[in-house]
Amino acid sequence: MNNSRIASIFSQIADLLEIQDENPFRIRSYRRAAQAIESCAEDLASWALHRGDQPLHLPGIGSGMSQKIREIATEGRCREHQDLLGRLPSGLLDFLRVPGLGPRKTGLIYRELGISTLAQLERAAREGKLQALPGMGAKSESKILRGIEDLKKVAGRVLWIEAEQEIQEIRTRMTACPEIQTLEVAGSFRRRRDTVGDIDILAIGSIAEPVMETFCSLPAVKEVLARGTTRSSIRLESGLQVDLRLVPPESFPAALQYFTGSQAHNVALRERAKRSGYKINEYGLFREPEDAPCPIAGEEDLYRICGMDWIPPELRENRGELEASAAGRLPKLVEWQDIRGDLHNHTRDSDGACTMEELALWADCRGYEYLAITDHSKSLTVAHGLDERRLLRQMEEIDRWNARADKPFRVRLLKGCEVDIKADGSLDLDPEVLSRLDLVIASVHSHMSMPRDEMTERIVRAMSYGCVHLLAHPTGRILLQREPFDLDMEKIFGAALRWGVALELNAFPARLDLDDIHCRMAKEKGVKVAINSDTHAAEHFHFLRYGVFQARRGWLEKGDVLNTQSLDELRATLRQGKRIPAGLA
DNA sequence: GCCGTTTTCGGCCCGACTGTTTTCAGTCG
Repeated sequence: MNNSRIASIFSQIADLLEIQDENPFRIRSYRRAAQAIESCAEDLASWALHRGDQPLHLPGIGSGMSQKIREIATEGRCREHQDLLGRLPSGLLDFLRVPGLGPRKTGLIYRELGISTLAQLERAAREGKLQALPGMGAKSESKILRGIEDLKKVAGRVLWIEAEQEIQEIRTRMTACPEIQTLEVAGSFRRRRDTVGDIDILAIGSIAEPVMETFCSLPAVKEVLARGTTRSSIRLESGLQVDLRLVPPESFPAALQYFTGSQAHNVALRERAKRSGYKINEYGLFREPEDAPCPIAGEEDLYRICGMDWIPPELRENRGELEASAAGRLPKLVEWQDIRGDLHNHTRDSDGACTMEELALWADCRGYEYLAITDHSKSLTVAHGLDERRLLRQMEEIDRWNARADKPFRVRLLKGCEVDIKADGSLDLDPEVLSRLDLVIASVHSHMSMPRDEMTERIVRAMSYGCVHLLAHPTGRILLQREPFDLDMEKIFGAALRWGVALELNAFPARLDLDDIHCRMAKEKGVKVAINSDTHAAEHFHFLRYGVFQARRGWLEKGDVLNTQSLDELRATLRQGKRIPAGLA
């Protein structure tokens, strides 16, 4: 039972209570709790099992919520949730995913028509039964029908990189509109979340009509969802929703802050502002009670007046950044320029598309000091993985390149390998051969649905081999496709610390594994993180940028990231980590 | 249900747009 699963139960309780028209503040408590649990760096299942009698110092989690977390962690369920599910069909939760359909109307439809599945809802809408209900008309009904259609097609969120592609197109066309002075993308995209649910665009413009007209008639528009003078919403052919807000110049800083979110961050910020006698909304900062506007030139002013330093968007998740900022203790986040080399790359020898020389030339273009060649090992036959003999030959080739005075590149090549962790936790290649490498990456590519204890034990065992330096894509997740392994991350971090193993933040846009929460956990435990592109083709090199975004979301600073080290420092770190414990060599 | 430089009781962020409404509720972000 990982934190996300526990959080989703709390969210469901909130949804179910809301459908029942319960006390809105009680509902908000559950939502806050879900958010706190989702963002929590501690594995709550472990807490419940081992230290459940100690209080959880999480904002919004009191004794009642703690009790429920314990219940869920130990029994896999909690009574409150079960009781609610006993009273209401779980299918009603799907209704909330239909745009335009919220908890009140869901409750109304259920009570009046006895409907509780999307299929029944669709039928009722087609038969015109919904518009008979109070507050619902023909328009609501057809909107619900369209919403159900979209739900069937649209998965919902998209990868950050996919949103970026849509945004480039939109930006080009919108900035061609002469009435627009400034255009900025806010929302989860600006916060660099790994996936994006919709795109929020903010513009300064003189006259609304032509701006909204340009926006609502973009070539990629499938449907205009709303059109006003300050806000319009469209759905693109791809299914992605895009919102545009038009604001006057003087409101831009406040609007940028407001629409960047996250919602939890904003709520907490506004509560703070209120305590200091201010009101914040998307139009600006106002001194209470007379509602006098305070001029602000940028987001910095907004935060400063509330007694804080400017908070980088990546941190705005209400995970302690407001407190850290107020105390002047925000981290100095790692930047792309801090990266000195890439430690995970594949050549044609396994499943890469480039030769070693081509990779090296690309690494030079990026100004890297070092580049590790880390092809797959033999059991990954689909990737034409290397056995000991081929690996030794590749090592000789790297030595020859590094020794050549007339080589066409400057970057230092490191001898490495991405060795498979077999089902029993042993390594796919002879540890003796591996120990001759500069860098050994271990990773799981098979038997991915093991039970939690078994998978944890397997990976811990692999890390305990003295020759392993780095655990690649530790949780195995593929965003929007494959769930992470069921792992006890506390134990993984413990083993990493004990055996001197760094954890990878794999920067492939669909992986971004470790995620932000786990990056922060690594930092707190003192485990180094390596941000790697996992390059299989030249165009993958720049993926490292997405890894840096994620690292920043995980509060990582330069010193927390292994490959910000110079070559000499890196070599020392890799050697230092490898004090092979007696009896295991 | 949580929480406390106003509080252990009484608060709990704020505004735009839509649709079905003659003044507002619901939804959304």
